[in-house]
Amino acid sequence: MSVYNDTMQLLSIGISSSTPARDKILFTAHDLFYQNGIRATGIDRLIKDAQVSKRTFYRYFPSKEGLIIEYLKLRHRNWLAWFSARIGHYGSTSLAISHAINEWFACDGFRGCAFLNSVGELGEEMPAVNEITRRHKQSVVDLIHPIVGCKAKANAIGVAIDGAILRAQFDSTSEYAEKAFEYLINQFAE
Amino acid sequence: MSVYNDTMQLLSIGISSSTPARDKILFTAHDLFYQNGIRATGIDRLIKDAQVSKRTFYRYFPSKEGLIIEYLKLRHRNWLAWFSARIGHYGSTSLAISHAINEWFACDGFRGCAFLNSVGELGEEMPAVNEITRRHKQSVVDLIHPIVGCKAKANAIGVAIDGAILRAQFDSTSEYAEKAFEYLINQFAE
DNA sequence: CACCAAGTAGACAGGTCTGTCTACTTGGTG
DNA sequence: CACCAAGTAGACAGACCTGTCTACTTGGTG
Repeated sequence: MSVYNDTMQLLSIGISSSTPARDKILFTAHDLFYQNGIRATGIDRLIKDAQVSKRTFYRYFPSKEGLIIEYLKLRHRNWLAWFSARIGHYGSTSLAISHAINEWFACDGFRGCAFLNSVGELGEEMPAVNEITRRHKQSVVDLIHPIVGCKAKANAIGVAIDGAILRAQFDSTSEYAEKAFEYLINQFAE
Repeated sequence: MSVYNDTMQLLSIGISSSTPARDKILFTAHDLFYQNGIRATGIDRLIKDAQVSKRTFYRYFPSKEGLIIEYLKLRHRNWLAWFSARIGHYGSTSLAISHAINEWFACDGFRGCAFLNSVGELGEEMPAVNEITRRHKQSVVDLIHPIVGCKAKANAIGVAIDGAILRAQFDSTSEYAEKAFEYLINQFAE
């Protein structure tokens, strides 16, 4: 079973009784944390969905905080691999970036950026979350840098992407976010 | 006592024993919700800081959820008045928008956008939060529309502002966010 | 003075949370 | 068969959460 799939589906689709316990926990945590929020997801709910006992959970993870870190690391690898693949699919141009994020916004279960959400929830009491988020966003900028050519431009587009993600998240439709981002991208493609 | 002040200080500076109980609660809630997060702020902590009894709290607010709504409404009036005043102060140009948000980022206690943070924390279980956020962001776009001249441009800059806010929030410094946003704004000021 | 609205303190119910622990089961291997 | 690692179920502690309630105080007004 691959860590992600092309349609950015939820990960736990594919969990079975033969899946190693640690993976069952981590994949289930990914879905619940992303979908319902980290604070809103209790350990009891998590182990019930993952079909493991509480004992097993604490065998593989030192605490909920430890699980959160592993969740974000998984999400990082997962999302970046998907995003990179989709940009390549659309031709690795400025417009390809726009197409890739639009495709993401339209995915079932889209609920914004896992990292930005976790910053809002935990940034104050878990500085590691901010640090991981910085590294994740730097990876995004590194990915689009060779496409847009210039570092300052890549930084600016990185910021614009985050704005568009948030907009798509609190709007009921992604239309507004898509148009605004396309307008922004076109400004740079002179 | 005005609802906001020019340096966007925390509101409860100014609370005294003569402040009406409802205001003490609301202003204290504003500070705690914004600074520590909504979920992380319990009623017990709130009433202790506001120096009111639990009975008094429930006399003025039907529930914590009711208080959250009032908090966001206060924040909306408060922040928009401040932002509008600062843009005017800087000359009501595209660059003035940039100066105003930079000033905000540098304020003591800056912890991102109250609305975007609440969307991440509560958007799923309190749809009213998303609705209030949409209205708030629309007001921002309405404010900058006459400055930048064109609706599509105002929408795009609105999205970029949100991206910059998030960036300034999870970075330890606002430098990156400021530069990226200035770069974006300059693209539009041909 | 008598009254009442609005405040105080804080116990309590009923629920949730994380994390620890005991006791049992099960499947694979020497 | 004996053993052990890894799993299960779930009780429990201790803390925290929201919201209700009783009992008391205090300041202003008819």
